[in-house]
Amino acid sequence: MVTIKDIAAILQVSPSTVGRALADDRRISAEMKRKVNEAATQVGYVANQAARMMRGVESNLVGLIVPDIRNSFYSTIAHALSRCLLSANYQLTLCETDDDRMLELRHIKELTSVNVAGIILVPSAKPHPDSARFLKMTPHIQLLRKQQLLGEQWFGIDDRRALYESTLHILSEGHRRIAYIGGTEALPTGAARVQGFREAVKTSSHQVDIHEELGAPSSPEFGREAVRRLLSLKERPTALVIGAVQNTSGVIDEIQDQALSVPRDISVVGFGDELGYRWWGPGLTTVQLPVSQLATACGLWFLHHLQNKGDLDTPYSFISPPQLIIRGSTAAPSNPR
Amino acid sequence: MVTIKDIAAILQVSPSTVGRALADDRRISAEMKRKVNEAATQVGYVANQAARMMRGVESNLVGLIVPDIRNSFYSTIAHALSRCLLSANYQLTLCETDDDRMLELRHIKELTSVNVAGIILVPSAKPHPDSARFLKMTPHIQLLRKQQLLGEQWFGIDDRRALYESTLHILSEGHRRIAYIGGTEALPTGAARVQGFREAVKTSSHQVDIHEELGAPSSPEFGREAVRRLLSLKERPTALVIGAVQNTSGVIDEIQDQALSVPRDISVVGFGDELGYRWWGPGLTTVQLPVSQLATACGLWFLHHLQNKGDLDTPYSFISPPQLIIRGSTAAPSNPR
DNA sequence: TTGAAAGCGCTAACAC
DNA sequence: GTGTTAGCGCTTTCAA
Repeated sequence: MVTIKDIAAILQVSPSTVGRALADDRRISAEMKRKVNEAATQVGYVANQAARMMRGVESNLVGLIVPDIRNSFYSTIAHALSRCLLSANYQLTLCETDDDRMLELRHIKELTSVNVAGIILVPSAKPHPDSARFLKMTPHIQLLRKQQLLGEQWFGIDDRRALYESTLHILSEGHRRIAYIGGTEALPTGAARVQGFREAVKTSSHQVDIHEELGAPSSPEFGREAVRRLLSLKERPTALVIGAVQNTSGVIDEIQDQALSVPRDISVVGFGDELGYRWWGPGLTTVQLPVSQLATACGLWFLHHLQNKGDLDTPYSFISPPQLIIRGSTAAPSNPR
Repeated sequence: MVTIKDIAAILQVSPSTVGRALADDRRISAEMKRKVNEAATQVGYVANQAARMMRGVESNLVGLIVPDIRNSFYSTIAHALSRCLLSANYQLTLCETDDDRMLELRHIKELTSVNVAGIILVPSAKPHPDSARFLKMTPHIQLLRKQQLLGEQWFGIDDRRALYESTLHILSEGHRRIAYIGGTEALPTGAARVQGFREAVKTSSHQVDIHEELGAPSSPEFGREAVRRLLSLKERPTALVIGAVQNTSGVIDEIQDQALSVPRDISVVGFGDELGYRWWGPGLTTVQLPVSQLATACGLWFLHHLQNKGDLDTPYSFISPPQLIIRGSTAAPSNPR
């Protein structure tokens, strides 16, 4: 490993001169800076961050904790954040929790241990109390999901409104037997979404039959099973409203496998917007969430506070509105009551 | 920040005793260890990795460099690797290059600077010579793409064979006017894939018309344009063979927009296997690449070498075979010559 | 079984 | 404008 001492030895100057030259200190002559920089690139010098940090210089690592990076929500977030952080010379450290609170705690400890400048996290369903304790030691902000326990700052999406709007759309098409397939109410997002669904239904002046399939954890498999259960009812729902990304692919696969015609036999509103939704049958009507914008906004805000030592404790929520994308999978029911 | 000194002060022992107790040194009495551990959790002590590293202890960070995490190839890789590394207590640091060699170099320097234990990378098209120089200082291994310049160890996929097989499939269906839409030959993967395409064509005993659309960089937009160009030919190809993931969605979107009937008007073989490919029209026939397995194998191998100080210099290639998934988008041409 | 002390590479306060 | 020196938190000799 090449250190500033080595460079100092080569140029016959003191280590501090080299250090200052590399830090572009204004007390160092241009000539010396030139020589030092030349020698540094010559021998392939790379500053030792560990040593810097021991001197109190802040780390340029930011931890990102998400459930599963393969989920396009989270890879979009990771991408947007890494772009955003890069511009300020920060690196992203990726941690996956698989929605496991112990794993989450382990990652938080680990990140604290490497002195990350901050942590951006999508918290798990029921975080460990110790996670909150360790997070107190590090600037952090929550994304998408919000757990009171972990802090007061949050960038999220209006989940209630997302489902409110997709349900309203279905109602406006004339459906009166509607099923909701979503995640558990234990997750704040899950709770907000069913709530949105229920509220929308309440606004209807007609009598509306509803079925709720709330699964934990959300998964394609749960989506499939929910569809099977719903189709076996005497009175089948004429429309399906989905309230979790992970459920969506299972639901639409099952509908395809059962050879139902969409939207004739059944209308479907998806959640999230994966690449392939537009290819499915007549195109899946869905609520699109502005995840990329959200992550960028979050990254900028976070950076701003890291750099200005601003406090990330005062409660603040940034709520971003969803957008309904209407494709071919929703229409009026073929035989309304 | 809580240090071992603080714990030492609380327990009225020396810092070294605390350090040893935490390291589970066998010379420390069980009683003392118990007290130290209790005090440590009590006050929320977290070891300072920076300080450890200064003493020569290896970092537990592994750098992952990929072009774009939103690409499902790379998010799959990131997921598989992070699982794999987690079991050995390593963390993943994510870097996106956007296929930009300067960005790649910057990331490599940065990673060297934080003393990562190693680097796993999907190299860019034409890496900067300095990247090679800095990589020499750190254990590293290449994934998917292989650049001689950057090192000798590589875990990849048999790209030549992937295209060889998809082309063979198309030929066996009876097509004689075939177009290839893929990436530039400047990338090793791109080159191998066209080569596979050409070799397959050569095996045919019939006369086969081919068109090659090689784009750089690959993108949905390029895919769309390529399709438009191909469809405007007097003699339209009856089959399309795709040789790049990024092109695939553009190609199939354009075919859908042009309202072509697949496979009647044209047959299509895709590349990679995104979630939505099975929803597109009659289902997209495609070559599936075992990316997850590949990444896991790579992670295991890498860990093994990190932990055993094994050398990662001796040339070694691990090549994984692709698999053709036949769905509905390929059939015999409706009006063969 | 425990303590004292050196030193990793760097920065910054203090000299000159 | 440049050199000297102390010290960040930890591990690891060497001493006791």
